[in-house]
Amino acid sequence: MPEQAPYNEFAPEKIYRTLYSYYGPQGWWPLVSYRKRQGFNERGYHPEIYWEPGSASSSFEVALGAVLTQNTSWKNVEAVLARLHELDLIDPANILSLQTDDLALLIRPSGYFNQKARKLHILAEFFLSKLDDGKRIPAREELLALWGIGPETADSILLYGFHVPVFVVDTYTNRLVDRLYAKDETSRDSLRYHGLQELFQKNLPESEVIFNEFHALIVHLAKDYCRSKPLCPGCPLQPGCLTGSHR
DNA sequence: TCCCAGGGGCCGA
DNA sequence: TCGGCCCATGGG
Repeated sequence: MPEQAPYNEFAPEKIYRTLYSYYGPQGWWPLVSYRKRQGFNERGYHPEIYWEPGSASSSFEVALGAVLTQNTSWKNVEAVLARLHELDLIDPANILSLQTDDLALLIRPSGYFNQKARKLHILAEFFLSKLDDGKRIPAREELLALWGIGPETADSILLYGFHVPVFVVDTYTNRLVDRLYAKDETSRDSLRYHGLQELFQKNLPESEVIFNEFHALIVHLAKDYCRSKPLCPGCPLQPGCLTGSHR
């Protein structure tokens, strides 16, 4: 693993504390915490009814959400999840009872619906046959072996669905690290998914709660400030970020 | 009209 | 290994 100079002062705990005090808890999953903050959301999605901590259906629901949100805004995914709940489809066997074309129509608002319908079928088959309907925690390699599950989706399922302390790396994590520590954004290829994941995991307490919140906080920051075109004024990571200091 | 969203698979070089 | 392309709806 390359030891790049710009990362010598990598201080994820400081970033985490700053973002947490700025935004507060994100409560992505389990959904019950989301409900406690906001109750019913505008789309009528009421997670309390469906979320039972540690239940097979909640792990499967997280997995469904993780696939549906691939390159897709969460609002679209929420609407689809609500629809699946109404039809009692947060259930591997029930998903498998549908034809791929029919499932695709149901999840259409989440985009990439043909691909995702196929992915959900593969996922449902996996939960049912290999995980004893979600009662066993999968190995990371098992998830990665499934068509449609890449590193980010696999880690999201493990962290948010099965409470395994793994740090989820995404585009925003890469962008943030680049802008905080690299001299310019052309050096971003220095670390790939696993390198960046190790970097965070080695420099943070092995805590499911921190990994859960941190990933969500980075996404929040990326929406508000650390966009592809950065909006540095007001960013909680200013001063100190290399990007804002020379713009 | 263009850009982006809580990515991943595939293929050619 | 990598870069480019494809998948596709919905909102700003």
